[in-house]
This record gives sequence, C-alpha cells and structure tokens, in this order.
Amino acid sequence: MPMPRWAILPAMGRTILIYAAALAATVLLLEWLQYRFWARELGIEMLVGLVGLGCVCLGIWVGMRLTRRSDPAPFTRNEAAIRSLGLTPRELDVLEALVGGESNKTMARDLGVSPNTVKTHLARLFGKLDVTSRVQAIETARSLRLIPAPGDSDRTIARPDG
Amino acid sequence: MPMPRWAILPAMGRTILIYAAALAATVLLLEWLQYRFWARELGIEMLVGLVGLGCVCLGIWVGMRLTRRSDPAPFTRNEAAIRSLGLTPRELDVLEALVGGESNKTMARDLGVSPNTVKTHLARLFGKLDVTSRVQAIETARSLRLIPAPGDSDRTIARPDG
DNA sequence: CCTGTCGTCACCCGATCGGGTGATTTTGCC
DNA sequence: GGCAAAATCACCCGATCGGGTGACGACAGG
Repeated sequence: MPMPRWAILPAMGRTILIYAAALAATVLLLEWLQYRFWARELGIEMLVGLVGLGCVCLGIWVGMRLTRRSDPAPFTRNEAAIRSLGLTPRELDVLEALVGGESNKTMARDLGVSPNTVKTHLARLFGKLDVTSRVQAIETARSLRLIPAPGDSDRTIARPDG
Repeated sequence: MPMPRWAILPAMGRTILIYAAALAATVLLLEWLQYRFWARELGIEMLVGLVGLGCVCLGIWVGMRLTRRSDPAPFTRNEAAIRSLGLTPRELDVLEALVGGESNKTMARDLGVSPNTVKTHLARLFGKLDVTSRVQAIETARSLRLIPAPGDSDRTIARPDG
C-alpha cells in the first residue's frame, strides 16, 4: 500500500507555521519602522502595493515549498507488511538476492547456505507472497515496498536516445 | 500526443499573465471600493493585513502553478537501444509479456503462438540482451528503458525519429 | 520441560526453463 | 523473381525450478 496522503500534512503544517511567523515578523517590522510615516510619505496606494508585492513574493515562496516533491524518495521498507506476511529475516535475504536474477545455486553461494535451503526459503516466500514464479515474487515484493524499486534508491538514469 | 519540454514555457508565461491580470484587477477592485474609506474605517493596519493576506493567497497559488511538475517521467521508450540491439517487434512483445512473470505457456497463449515460438524469441532476446535468465532480462530491459519501470508513467510517448 | 518458530539440509518428482539445431512460411524490398 | 529478415514451429537435452515431505538443531517463552 502507498504512503498515506495525510503523512505529508505535518510538513505542510510546519511550513505554514514558518510562513505565519514570517508574516507576523513582517507586520512587526512595519510597525517598528513606523509605517504610518511611510504611508504619509508615499501614500496609501504605494504602501499597499509594496506590502502586496512583498506578500506575493512570500506566497510564491511558500507555494513552491508546499508543492516541492519530497525529493529523494528514500524508500522506507514496509515493516508492517513484513510482519503481517510473517516474513522471516532469512526469507528477506533470499528475496533481496532474488532481484539479481541469479540461480538458486549462485544465491546459495552468496548466502553461504545450501541450494536446498534457498529452495526452502523461496518456497515459503512464494507461499506467503501468493505467487508462483520468481518474477512475480519480485513484482509483488516491489509493490508491497519490501524491496526497493528501480529508481527508488539509486538514481541511475539511462537517458533515451543517448 | 507528444508534448515537447519547451511547450510548458508558454503555459508558465500564461500563468504569469493571469496572475498579473488578477493583481491589476484586485487593485482596481480596491480602488473601486474606495479603499480609502475602508482604510479610515478599519485602520491602515487592518487594510494592509487584508491586502497582505489576499496577496499571499495569490502568491501561494502562483507558486504552486509554477512548480507543478508537467507529468513526471512519461517514459520514452529507448528506440535507439532497440535499434542498436536489433530487437524485433515480436521480441519486444515477448519482453513485455515477460514482466508479468507468467510461464512460457501462458505467454504463448496470450500472444497467440506456440510455446516453442515464445522459447525461440526468448532465446534470441537473452542473447541480444546478454543475459541468462528471465529476471536479468527484465532488469536489463528496464535499465535500458526498453520497458517501463515501476513508478514510470504507463503512457508511451511517440517519438518523431524512428 | 514442552511447544512453537526459525534456520538448515536432504530427497523425490514433475514441470519448466535455457540452449541448440533445423525447418517452413510470411513479409518486405530490390 | 530473388533475397534477406522476420516469424513461426518442431525436436532434443541437460539444467533449473517449483512443490511437497521429512528431518534435525537452536532458541525463546510459557
């Protein structure tokens, strides 16, 4: 399941608080500068225009902050899904080794166990993920965010028509 | 429909024009409302505050418009890589069917051919991609942007150059 | 102590895969 | 028509995979 939408609200709330503080500071700054003097000197229209201009810049900055992508997508492993599926640490090791596309024999050598053990872990993994093939296991694991998807952690971009 | 990158610039310019028009309209509206009266009634502080609030909202809206991503990563298929590898259309069909994690028999049924044909296409595909397993073929194809990776938009963009 | 879970390994067996060779038909192009 | 590429299908064969069962030791928890 994807990250709930409301999870970004704290960040937005913090930004809004920062903005509110900046606004209050601006108002106090104007008061401190005895803006009434400036109002008499420049005229109310000019004062309102200047304030509006400043507030527009502030709003643009806030708007950009609000819509900025939480950029790196740091890939947080879905521990809840792991627990609900009952995946053991060793099964996760096999799952991570699975994405390399190697054979059971090679994975066994990498993990330092027997190919039969890898087969056992894989069989249980397939059962828990409710899949029947290695490729489906990888796809399902990625959709459940058990393992990082391509472009999630390492940003290796091969540009088309290179 | 192809959407060149520079095409978003007019959209931004349009947005800026809309913002400028809205600002002018607001100023005129204030003038029309004889804001001097409101300034005397509410006090300059309140007037400035209201104008600032309105302009901040306007600025936030503009900021959000300016930083809105234009369809992030529409996934352009790497036709150059396809050509350089010598991949035939049918081999690409098999490659796309491969990501589903189905067996050769199922892919053959989906493609309307014999399992032996799928095996032949797969063998040539493995040779051209220089891999030895289905999973490696998918990983390599994704890294070469022959097929969309999870997280990429599923809409394929037609490129002018064949 | 007993039970449950986990990790490890073994064996069997059928299905599938990967690799190779060969053949035929279709398609597009000169 | 001739040619080349592509697509199709068949067969063989060894390797691997997927599924199932059984077993053993370690280890935590009641």
